[in-house]
Amino acid sequence: MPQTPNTQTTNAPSPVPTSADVARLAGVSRATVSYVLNNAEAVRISEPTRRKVRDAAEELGYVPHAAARSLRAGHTRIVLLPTSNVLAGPLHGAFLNELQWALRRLDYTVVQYGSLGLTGDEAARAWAELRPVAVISLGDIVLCARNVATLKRAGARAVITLGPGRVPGAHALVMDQAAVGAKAAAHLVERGRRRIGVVVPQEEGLGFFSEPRLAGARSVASAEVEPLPLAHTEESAAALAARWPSLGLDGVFAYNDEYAMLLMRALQDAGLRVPEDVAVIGADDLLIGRLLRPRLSTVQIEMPTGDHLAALVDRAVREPSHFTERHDLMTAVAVRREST
Amino acid sequence: MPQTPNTQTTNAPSPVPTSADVARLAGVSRATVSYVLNNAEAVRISEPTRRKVRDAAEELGYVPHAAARSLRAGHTRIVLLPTSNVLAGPLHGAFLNELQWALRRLDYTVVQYGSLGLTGDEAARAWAELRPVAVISLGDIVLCARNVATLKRAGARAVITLGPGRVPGAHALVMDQAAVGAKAAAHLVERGRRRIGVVVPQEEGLGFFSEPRLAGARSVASAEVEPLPLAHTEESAAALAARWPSLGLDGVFAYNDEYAMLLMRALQDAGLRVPEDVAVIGADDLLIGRLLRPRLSTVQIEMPTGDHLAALVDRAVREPSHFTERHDLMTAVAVRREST
DNA sequence: TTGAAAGCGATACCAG
DNA sequence: CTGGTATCGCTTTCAA
Repeated sequence: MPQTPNTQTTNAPSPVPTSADVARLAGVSRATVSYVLNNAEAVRISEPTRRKVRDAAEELGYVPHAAARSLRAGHTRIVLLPTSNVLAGPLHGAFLNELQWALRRLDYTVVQYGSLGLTGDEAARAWAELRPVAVISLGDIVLCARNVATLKRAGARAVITLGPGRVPGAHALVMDQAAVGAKAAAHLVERGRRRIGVVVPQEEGLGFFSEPRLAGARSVASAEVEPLPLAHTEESAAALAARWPSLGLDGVFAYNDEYAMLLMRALQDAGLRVPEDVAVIGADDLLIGRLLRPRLSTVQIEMPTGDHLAALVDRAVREPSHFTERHDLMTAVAVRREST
Repeated sequence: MPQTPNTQTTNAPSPVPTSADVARLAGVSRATVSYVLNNAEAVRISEPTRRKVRDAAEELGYVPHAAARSLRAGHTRIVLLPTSNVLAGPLHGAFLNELQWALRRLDYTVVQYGSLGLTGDEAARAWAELRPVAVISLGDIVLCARNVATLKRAGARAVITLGPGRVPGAHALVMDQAAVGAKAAAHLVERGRRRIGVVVPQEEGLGFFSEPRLAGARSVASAEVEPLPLAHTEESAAALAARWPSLGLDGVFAYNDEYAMLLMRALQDAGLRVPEDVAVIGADDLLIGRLLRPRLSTVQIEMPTGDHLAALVDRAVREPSHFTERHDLMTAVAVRREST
């Protein structure tokens, strides 16, 4: 940055206090400061000295430099959580909060890194620069084996994917979205439907969930499945409803409860009766489903608790080898209400 | 971590390739590697050398170490975005995505840092450790002047708060939630209501939005305002609906459209007519509001675009002094549908 | 009990 | 055009 001719050998006189500043003010060495502030047990520091150091740090408003610390340490405690803020994903905010809490209790630094629109390669590089100790890929980005290798080479002791888990080298926490689609389709079949539409959201970042759900529905024999692209807008839903009669469908799995609500309303406005003319089922068991009339049938997904997942991550970090490759963490069950 | 007796002076032989490894493989010096990989314009490197370096980096899967780089540089390009993943906040996922995109285009590294449950002091310290160049506090954490000072001392060139903007030292982007409440209450008054309930969500992390909204409603003369605590559950809504008659209210501002949907359903189930017996208005103009029957009146909030906000952040970083203290970024307008 | 010093990885000066 | 080297802030071994 050739903005100001820098007369000094170093950068602009950094006003940010370092441990050296604390040491100077306290009249001790930097080593002592480090010992005191990190409560080092290996070394015994006299109480007066501790006080002096603490007071000095307080007075200067000293905050340690995470980058310098982890550079020296050779590793970080960063758990990278790449997430797009897509609405209507099956990862509820509450779950993410829980997970963050649990990880923080285990002394990890949780960093959410927005990666929407990056390719797997770009994302993996960007993540690797931060040298995270673990990466929990929630599925916005599709990783390949090479990406996992990049991350591992950069020091990641655990690369965890939530999904069918086909990525070689990654720890897989199986959250089989296909099962969701399968349960939904099976439920519709059970209710006497055969020609089943499956909503595929057009919004970016949902493909990782919607594709397996569609595939799962397809896997149900005795069901004839028709993919239905749908954007999260009234217009899109109305258009779909308008051509509904020509589709000849008697049931629909609407990806999740939000899209189900949207579609169900459009169908009703188009004069179709739910569930008589068409049965509708959502997924994720959102609160809104129970507020609709007819009440929305849904596929309920049992998520692991944040604590549980955090513990798993911690174990993977400590003992990468002892981590069994696959963990089943999700069960899906269809809940019948009034729309099917 | 006294797990393994370390026989080496350094840590475990780091398998992660450094620029020195690249240099060795390419048969050049580390300086040259740095020049090539950063496309340094100040020096001219021969094409064959560039190729050798690039190939070596590729072969080793070299990824630069962000911590080392920023330590050397004396500053980072990190924009910290502390967010809780609260559902139903007025900051839609789409907005956050937009903002991240825009900031990334400006070459910032956007880091979302979950801070739910931390106090202002704890959060400020934790954030400061990362030495972010800017912090955009979305309101989950209430910062005081001292916290802002901590961040600035740690190198933050811009601390931006979205809200009424009373934090001294911080750049304020005024997103006056009070105006939302005021518009809602005014709308209800206009529709002939006088005794108005205002829903206050009991969920953690929403107080920053709900309190100003309540205060805004209170600011409307000729309206008698009653706060109504409500959790985001059917039970809570049913309980509130059950004691509704005893409250003697003829209108309600339900915090946002989600809570409005919840409450409206409960009121209807309790036999009340909307809007005849009670007028209901939400906020945020979510899609669900238009899918309800009666269609939900709402307060529409005009958000700044992500690009706009990103540009503002960039300017604040480059010229902290030229940044005018307050920017009005939000306008709110009541939209009448059928529920009022 | 405390201090001096090495070194983590990357960059940018200054010599050659 | 390229190589040696000092430096960023912090931790930790070794000596005093």
